[in-house]
Amino acid sequence: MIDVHSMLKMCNLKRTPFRVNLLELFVQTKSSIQTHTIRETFEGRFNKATIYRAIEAFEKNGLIHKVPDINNLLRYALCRENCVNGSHKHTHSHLICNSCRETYCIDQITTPNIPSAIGLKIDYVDLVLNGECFSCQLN
Amino acid sequence: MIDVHSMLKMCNLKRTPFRVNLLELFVQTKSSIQTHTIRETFEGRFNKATIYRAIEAFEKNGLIHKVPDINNLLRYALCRENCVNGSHKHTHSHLICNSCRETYCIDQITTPNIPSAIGLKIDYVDLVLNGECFSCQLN
DNA sequence: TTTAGAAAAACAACTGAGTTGCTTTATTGA
DNA sequence: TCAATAAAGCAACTCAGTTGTTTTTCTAAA
Repeated sequence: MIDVHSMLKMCNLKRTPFRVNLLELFVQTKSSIQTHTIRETFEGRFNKATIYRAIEAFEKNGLIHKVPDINNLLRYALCRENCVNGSHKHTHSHLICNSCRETYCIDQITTPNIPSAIGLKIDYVDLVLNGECFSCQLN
Repeated sequence: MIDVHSMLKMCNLKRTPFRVNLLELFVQTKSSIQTHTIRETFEGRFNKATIYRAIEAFEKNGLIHKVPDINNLLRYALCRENCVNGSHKHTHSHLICNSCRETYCIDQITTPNIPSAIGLKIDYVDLVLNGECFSCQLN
């Protein structure tokens, strides 16, 4: 696992205490994170404009990506090995659990390729599975 | 196809001009609708609190259901024959145009089958393409 | 057809997520 | 060490969506 300092350096982002902490939070979190949670974690110590701008910078540099959220709040997850670098396309899909309302990345299911013949300019594709997560199935 | 008057009556919702129009909009729209679009259609003629409360009433009565939206805006679709308990099975995908914010059905792309081997309980699948529509590409 | 009760519409004020412009501070590479 | 610049702080703002209250409209029963 690459360390957060190298990740920031690779993106030409400065190694500030806040950005190191924020990136570590993403690395440690297996599923996705709502902006709400990020603000709970850091607000008070850091300004919300700082928080949103850091998230924006991480996304722009391909460190994290947006994840759909049924409660229409911003939600992000770390880009891991299965995120294709460069083109910043995500080939995995997301499960929204209708019990716990969490969103999980499902690596086993890849999003379909959109044939360029259709002629649409596609920025990204989301395959959203609505169902029940493993943990909630057990309860 | 059941008419909107009967649909409202079945739910014990009053047949007001606005609610008839709103439900007709959902019936006529093949894919999902952003709240933004609903407001564009009706605001000026109807108050936004009225709009949001009607949407809420429709959802509560199982006429429509929320659809995830990567742009963290509320989005709904009509519950049709293949909707079980408010869930909606899509056999086609949607394009969300990030220029004009419209949603289009893309019939050429079918949603992939989710292998049951993965062991997830999936209610329905949404394939959401985020990009630019044909019309906006020309401008 | 009339009318009372209830549902829905209108209005206004509010909440809170996210944005923006600008100034100050901290990081980094030379 | 220091200049360039990225990032943090601050404050004011936008706008989607909510809420409380009053007024209007629908409907079902007399």
